[in-house]
Amino acid sequence: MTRRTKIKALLESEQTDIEVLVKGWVRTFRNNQFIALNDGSTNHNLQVVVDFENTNPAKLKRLTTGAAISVSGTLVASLGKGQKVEVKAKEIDILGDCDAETYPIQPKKHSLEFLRENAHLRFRTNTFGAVFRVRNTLAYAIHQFFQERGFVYLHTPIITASDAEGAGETFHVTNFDLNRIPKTDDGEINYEEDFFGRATNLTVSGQLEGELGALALSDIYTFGPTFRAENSNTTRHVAEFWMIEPEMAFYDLNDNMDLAEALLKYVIKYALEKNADDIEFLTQRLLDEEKQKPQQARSEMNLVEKLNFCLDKDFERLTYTEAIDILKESTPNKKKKFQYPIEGWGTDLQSEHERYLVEKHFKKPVILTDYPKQIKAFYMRQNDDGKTVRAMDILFPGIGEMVGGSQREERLDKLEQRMDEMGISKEELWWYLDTRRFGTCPHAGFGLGFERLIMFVTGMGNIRDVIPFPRYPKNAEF
RNA sequence: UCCUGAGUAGCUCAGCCGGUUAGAGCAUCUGACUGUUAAUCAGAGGGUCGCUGGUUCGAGCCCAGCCUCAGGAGCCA
Repeated sequence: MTRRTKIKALLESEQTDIEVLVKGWVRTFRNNQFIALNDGSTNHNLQVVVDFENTNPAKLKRLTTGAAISVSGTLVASLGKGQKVEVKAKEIDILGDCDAETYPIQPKKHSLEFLRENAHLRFRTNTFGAVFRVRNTLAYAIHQFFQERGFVYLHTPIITASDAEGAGETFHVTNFDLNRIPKTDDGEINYEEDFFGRATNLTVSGQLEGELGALALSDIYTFGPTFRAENSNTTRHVAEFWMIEPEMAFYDLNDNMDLAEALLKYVIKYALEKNADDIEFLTQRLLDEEKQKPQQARSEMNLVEKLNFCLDKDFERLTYTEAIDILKESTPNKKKKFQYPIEGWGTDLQSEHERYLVEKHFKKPVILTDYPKQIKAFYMRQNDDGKTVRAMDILFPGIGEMVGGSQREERLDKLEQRMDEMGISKEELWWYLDTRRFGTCPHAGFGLGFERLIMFVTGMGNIRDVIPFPRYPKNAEF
């Protein structure tokens, strides 16, 4: 009894003329003779050669696209071109039939929109097979990066009572019978009767809890799901996404930037090595897509080149103020090409401005620092100028903000003053303020959007295509 | 949420100025072929034109509302 071998291993096998057992799903069945078999272990298919003259015709009929089969036979050097090895089948078992009339995935090019509606089956396509293998590699690489550096993987809560950060709309978590919500005498919802005895929601960030860990364990990171109830309908937003949030004691903003840049380069390099085939396929896919576009709309670099370029170059670091100066002097601003002209110092940059800086001016990832305090969160460390905070955003071509972070305000008086100014309750965040009361120290951290990272590495243009089952307004299918 | 565009066969799309029986490629089915590479060749079947209402002798096409999708914007990761 031979053990099952995965297709990836067979295609890399040095040996031939050995007995093998393979299992997988039929991609196509050509010429009544050749099965292209895929089991998800690699982007490449294994060719199985059927002795059709000595096989029951009824069984041949069942070798349809999508059917699950088991094949025992001999791995031999291929007689045909296009593959090194193939399996000469001795016996084929149909494990699961697949009705060709009703199976949605056909051996042809499907639109990403169609496959999104069939997200339960899209793993079976070359594109999504590649995307989700890359996703897996990136997740692993992130853990490896932090583990190599002695970071502690910390699980911050999914259900939380704090939304003090103001990082957007939250999903409420409740046990109430929604048809009979308990009210207080003055008609307000009585959360005291709810499961936790107070209003709770799904986390929008693990940062505040992460800081608590860092101020004892030194270096921690979180890697988990995050939820935002924003009514966002874009290629860069989903309601449920995964975020990596490291938090480091005794780091200043420069250390923070160094770490973020090192992390991004590490995981991109890791994926390029580990998933070379998949990224090569995705590169080709994008090239084919670009052939539809006019010459000038095509990108200068292909996907692999873009990733390597990113590894070779230092990210451009500049302050918000410097960025504003560049934008003010820029051709599109002078020619009034920006929908939002650069008025002056103090307002947040629009997408078009970020795109200009990253895609036109510097043509590489850009780290912007020291933003005006009024457009940033309360916990960011205030600079001596009284106007700016030690924030940093890492902007990527085609993606926008990939990382957002800052050095944290460790001085209790400064922090409390800022909370008062911004109307944030010091009573609710008593535990956060305690870290500043007892052994406070400089520290910093950032949040990395995992899906946005995957978008960059795979070249996929829509965030809904890099998470298995995307959640977005009006959609929670599967 | 706002702006723009789209919704026609299983999929991708064409459908003229409102006019007779709504088309193509791929997929599927039937047959042929048998070292193919999204195989090829011949033939066949397949439609609530997103939904509701309106204008008209007549609506896939015009109008209104709604739904869904895509791209862009805002919010952000």
